[in-house]
Amino acid sequence: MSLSDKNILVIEDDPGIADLLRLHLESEVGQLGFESNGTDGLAAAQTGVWDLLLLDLRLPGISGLDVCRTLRAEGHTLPVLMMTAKTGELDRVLGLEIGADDYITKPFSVIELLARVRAHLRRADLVSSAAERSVEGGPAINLGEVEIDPRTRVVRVRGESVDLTAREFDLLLHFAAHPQQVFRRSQLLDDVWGYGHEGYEHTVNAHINRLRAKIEKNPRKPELISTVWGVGYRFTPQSTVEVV
Amino acid sequence: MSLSDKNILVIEDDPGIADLLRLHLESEVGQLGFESNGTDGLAAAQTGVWDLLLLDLRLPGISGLDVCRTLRAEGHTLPVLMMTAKTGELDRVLGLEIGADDYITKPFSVIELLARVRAHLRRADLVSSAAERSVEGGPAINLGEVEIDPRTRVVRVRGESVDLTAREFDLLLHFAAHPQQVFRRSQLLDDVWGYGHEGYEHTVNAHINRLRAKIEKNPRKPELISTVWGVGYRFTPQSTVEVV
DNA sequence: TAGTTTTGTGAGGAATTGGTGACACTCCCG
DNA sequence: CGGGAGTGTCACCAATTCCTCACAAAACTA
Repeated sequence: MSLSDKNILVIEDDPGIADLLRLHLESEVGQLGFESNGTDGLAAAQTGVWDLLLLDLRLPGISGLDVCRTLRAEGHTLPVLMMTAKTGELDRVLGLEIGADDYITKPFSVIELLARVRAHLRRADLVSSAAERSVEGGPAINLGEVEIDPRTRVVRVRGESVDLTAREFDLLLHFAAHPQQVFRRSQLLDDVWGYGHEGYEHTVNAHINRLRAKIEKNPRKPELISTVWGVGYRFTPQSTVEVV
Repeated sequence: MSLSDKNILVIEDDPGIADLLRLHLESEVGQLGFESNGTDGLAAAQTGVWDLLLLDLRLPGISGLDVCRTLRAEGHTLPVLMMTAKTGELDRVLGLEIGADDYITKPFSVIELLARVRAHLRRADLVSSAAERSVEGGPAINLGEVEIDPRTRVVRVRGESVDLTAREFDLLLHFAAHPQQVFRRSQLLDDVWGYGHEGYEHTVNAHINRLRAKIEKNPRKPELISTVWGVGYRFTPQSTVEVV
């Protein structure tokens, strides 16, 4: 697994440790965010799209525990790795009970921290790719006008069955598995074409174009797969209700 | 969360530790399986339906590392918690790199072990329940009148969804991430347009203007994004309370 | 292996965006 | 209350981004 496209947020008030983490993570990771207090940290966690949160327990403003608790209460599922100077067993347990996924005490070994970070990111990938695979073998997906049967790889749009090529099908299935979500071209290259696939983002355009030609009512005015200018594409299932 | 319907497999050759685990887990957990060597343990892990694996590193027969490696190679995604008497950092790192999700060294605190077990099971639940409701989109940031979903890039103001361009969205998101904070125009150019972006500060004005036109109730009297004279702009989330 | 389908790449044209300038307006301060 | 700096508004046009189509490369099939 590569960390190069992973976004990690660090909430830590000790500049020394923050620098240490920056030093070791910066080169390996995609985006690396730093916040030094609980209030800004929570906001950053809520607004950004992060793959992992490294969270100090002792923080000015909101405490690490509360940051974690709040995120979980709001339904965020991102992995949280707590760091703390406290060594008491009770603190460790409390952190885990509150919704953190892991706990490491300062002074920690950077190598071990990195290993744990990788372990969590790996698990997230494992789970999401397993979920994708379960969709592949699962029952038919019915999204308004579009009906997809992953087993037979048959797609029907507004009752008509359409022939899709392998790539087109994978692309559509990926969109259908994450409706409304906006994907950047680079993300689609990773998710549909596979990791580290060398190729132009423009390739995605071409396939979107072909897919639209096959499933859109009017390919000039796409409704199912819409363009998000400056970002990427989004799949919006259309209700099958007739507008007469 | 309750552990009562969770199945845990323990692969451990030391009868003392096995008993200790049995003592503490038996009453809390649904099914509890024990194996005392790597070969049988691997077979049990492959055939049974387990929610978590507690795995000793040193085992007769196949080693814990190999058990874990094999399971991962076969596509199993169940969480693996490694236990070992070794204290060397290298062993811990190796265990994690091989595909384990966590690592705890003997002698361990039973309370902490239980907390970590619960943390892993909780995460599994979190992920699966999040997958179910993923159709509605992920967690949105809710700031009074304004609601922002970074994953779908959908913004709703007072219930109405508004179309924002990429820049407008990024600008709003940045404000939402730091409510009440005053930003100078130069800072916004750095943060939203990207560091080292060449351009006039006046550009920020124009965008604020466009953003206001879309999200303010009365763009002539901005309430969400207010001007701080001589300095810059500030975002103030409004309570959604109706003033009738 | 030859033919056929699928996939990737390239170039030109179309569309949207958003930076910029001009000017009106507002706010602060003397 | 008047001057000036700072800010709001608007429209234009260039730059960016995207679409379309055609062709080449690759993969599959018979």
